[in-house]
Amino acid sequence: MIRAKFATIKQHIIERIETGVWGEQTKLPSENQLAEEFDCSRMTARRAVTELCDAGVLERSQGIGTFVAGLNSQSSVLTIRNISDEIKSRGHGYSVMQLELTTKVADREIAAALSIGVGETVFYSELLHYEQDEPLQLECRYVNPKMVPEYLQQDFSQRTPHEYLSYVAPLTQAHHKIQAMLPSLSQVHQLELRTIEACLMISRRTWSRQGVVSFATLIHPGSRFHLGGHLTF
Amino acid sequence: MIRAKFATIKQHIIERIETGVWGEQTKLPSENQLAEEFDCSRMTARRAVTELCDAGVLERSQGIGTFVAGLNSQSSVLTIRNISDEIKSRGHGYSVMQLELTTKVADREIAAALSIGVGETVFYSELLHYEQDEPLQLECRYVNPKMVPEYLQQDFSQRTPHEYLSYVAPLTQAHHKIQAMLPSLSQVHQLELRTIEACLMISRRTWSRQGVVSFATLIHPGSRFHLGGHLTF
DNA sequence: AAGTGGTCTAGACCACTTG
DNA sequence: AAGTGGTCTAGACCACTTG
Repeated sequence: MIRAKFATIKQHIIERIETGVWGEQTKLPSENQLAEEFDCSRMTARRAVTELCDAGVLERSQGIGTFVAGLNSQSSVLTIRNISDEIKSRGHGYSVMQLELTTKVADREIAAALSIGVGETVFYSELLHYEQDEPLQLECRYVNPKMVPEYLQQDFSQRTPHEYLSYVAPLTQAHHKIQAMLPSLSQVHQLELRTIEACLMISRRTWSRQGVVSFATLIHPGSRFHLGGHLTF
Repeated sequence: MIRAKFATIKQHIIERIETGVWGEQTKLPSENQLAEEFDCSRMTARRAVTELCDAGVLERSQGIGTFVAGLNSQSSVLTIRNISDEIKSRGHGYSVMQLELTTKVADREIAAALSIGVGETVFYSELLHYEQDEPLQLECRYVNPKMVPEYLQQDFSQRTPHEYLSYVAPLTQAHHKIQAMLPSLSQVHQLELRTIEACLMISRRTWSRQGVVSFATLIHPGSRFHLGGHLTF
């Protein structure tokens, strides 16, 4: 699959920001200059810039220019925290049980989530994270093997998938979906729920510079878990 | 100020969805047909469609077509949005029913949430917000009467409590707690749930410069509502 | 083969900001 | 006046889905 031109340009811009070539508030070249540099039409350069503006990476002002956005823009509510760090920071015991670590064939849904083709092979891990010997999170994760070829060789009792993935493929973007759901019977069993209870599910797609790295579903018993956030205006 | 063409086309599409001309999953005219109908280039029609896809109003599939998205709602975690604006921005019908509007005596929990004394009088409103004639949010709100003495005189069919409070006591801070819970029997009835289902509950304390303004509990059926968020690093 | 959306071009004119 | 982003055109070729 050939990467679209506008995606390549986005990637180059992100790279320059990540490596510090362009710091916060740096003024970007104009759209005409970007078009010339990347040998494309202005409309294509503009699309790359527009999407990075939508993502909060850049900011535009008519008649003035385009700038690298500040880093402390929004992310206060849902920072991606490592589950083991979070549990440990509460002064509680953390442990993990590996339920599965294998390959799977991507169905339509998984293929769409990982931006790959239906029928391609993906890596899959299923882990149960414990706080003080009670299950807190059931993590079902699909990983793009092109991005992370060594995934199946990892020892997730030493570091969580999130920790490992952050190391080998630094995050550039993440998309969350937060829902309430009733667990299936097998999930009730895995999470050791005494009675049926509502669960909080977070679905998360994460990107590194090269594309979608992973798609994870995190299920938490409603009685043991909540999300908190503080906003200031 | 003259409205841009693509914005006009967006407005027309939303109108047709709001008036029910195009129901859920209705297939839209192709981009070429839209361009002809609105007498513009395909790129301009496409821009209108793209932005409505980004907003979750439409869904596209290459080779197949563009469709009106389902009711399953998306809401942003990162910003406090007005529920009525959010529903309207999806091109859906909004309405509200007032269940209660009265004074209450603060018990221990409410007093703590509003930073007032136990036994003091507070204002209380209970509203049900509808999206397309289905309940989407049950809003139970306690208000500090010192901050907002006119609260009980408001007509919440005209503007939501959030809208009114933002107007009279501009927000400076907000704290959220997001949980999954099972609804009580009366909540099942109020939310018109056919079967028991998990609900997403957001508890929110809001501050203006003078102190705590309000404490609200927002309950949403899990099948009709989720939160979404996008982070960039 | 025909129709759909996905990407891209090489222009154009406009609104806005600054020198 | 010159440079910036904002909107728009009238095409083109592509990838994907369906008959």
